[in-house]
Amino acid sequence: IVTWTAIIDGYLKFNLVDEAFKLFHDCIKHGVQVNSRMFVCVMNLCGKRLDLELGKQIHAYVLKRNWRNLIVDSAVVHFYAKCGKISSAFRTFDRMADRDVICWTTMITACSQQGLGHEALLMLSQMLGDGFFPNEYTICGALKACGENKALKFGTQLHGAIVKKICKSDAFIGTSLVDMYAKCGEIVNSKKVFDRLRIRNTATWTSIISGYARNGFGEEAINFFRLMKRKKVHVNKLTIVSVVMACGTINAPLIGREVHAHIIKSFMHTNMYIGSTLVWFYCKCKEYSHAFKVLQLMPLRDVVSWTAIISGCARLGLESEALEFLQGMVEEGVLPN
RNA sequence: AUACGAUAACGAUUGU
Repeated sequence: IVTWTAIIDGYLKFNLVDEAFKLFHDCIKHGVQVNSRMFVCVMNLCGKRLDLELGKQIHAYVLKRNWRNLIVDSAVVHFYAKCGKISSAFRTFDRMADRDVICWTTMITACSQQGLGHEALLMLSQMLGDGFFPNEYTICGALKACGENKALKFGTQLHGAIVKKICKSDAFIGTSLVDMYAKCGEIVNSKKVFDRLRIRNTATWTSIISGYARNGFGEEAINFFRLMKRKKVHVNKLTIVSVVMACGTINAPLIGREVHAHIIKSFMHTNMYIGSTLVWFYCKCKEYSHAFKVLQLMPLRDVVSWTAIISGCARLGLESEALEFLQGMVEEGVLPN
């Protein structure tokens, strides 16, 4: 069982989910007696596959055989949260006999990821009231909640606590702070934090870029993108989306086209988020034919991609095209919202 | 001294 758990967990850590799933089947087929550690792995597996049914079955089995413990329950909470079943996550959490900082953090993070920032911050104060000490994972989740809720006051208090070393300050904490200030509209403070960080990674740079873009400072966003490349920081698809948005907000078709070339060179053009953003960008810059071409070449289109072209056409006065796209969207099986 | 739980950044629409 040790060997099976080790190999399954190893596959999961590398996101080889199907292989891990197959190994779990093999493990059962070999008649190996599973234990609670294996269940934790399998709950993770279900979470990664978003396989609610299998997860529920495993959960029922765990309950029936009384294989529960703090870690198993934590994994179950995390699983439900990952599948978007926040009330099931809460139910499991509420029934836990023991709690620790990790399961509290799991709930706090789950809430902030589902856009329940207020609940996340309530959970944090409950956790503190129960005498648990937050760590950097907890603070990260709380900062995200502050950003979502524009809770600048509390976010600033957390920042103060971080300066006073309430937890270790890693790239996650730094990025969360940069992002929190930016989402609260405090781009100056966001940049101040960014400048003082010792560790910055792709997410940190993307946060400051999207922060500038969101707050209407497209030029600055683009400058940071250039600096990022000069410093040879890895650029990923999230970075690209933010930069293209920056180009759109200030109507910079030439720079956007450069970025588009970069996208194609680095094989990122098949990504749906990037495609949709490019469609929006070209419409914004009144380059309808480019927008259309990007949309046509996208391997997958969802309601957001179609809305980008439809609203773009509407804005450009291309009413009949807008209606044709609506029809094309429905014919492709995408439902309008 | 061998296996298990939690963390950050991205897209459309909401009239100037």
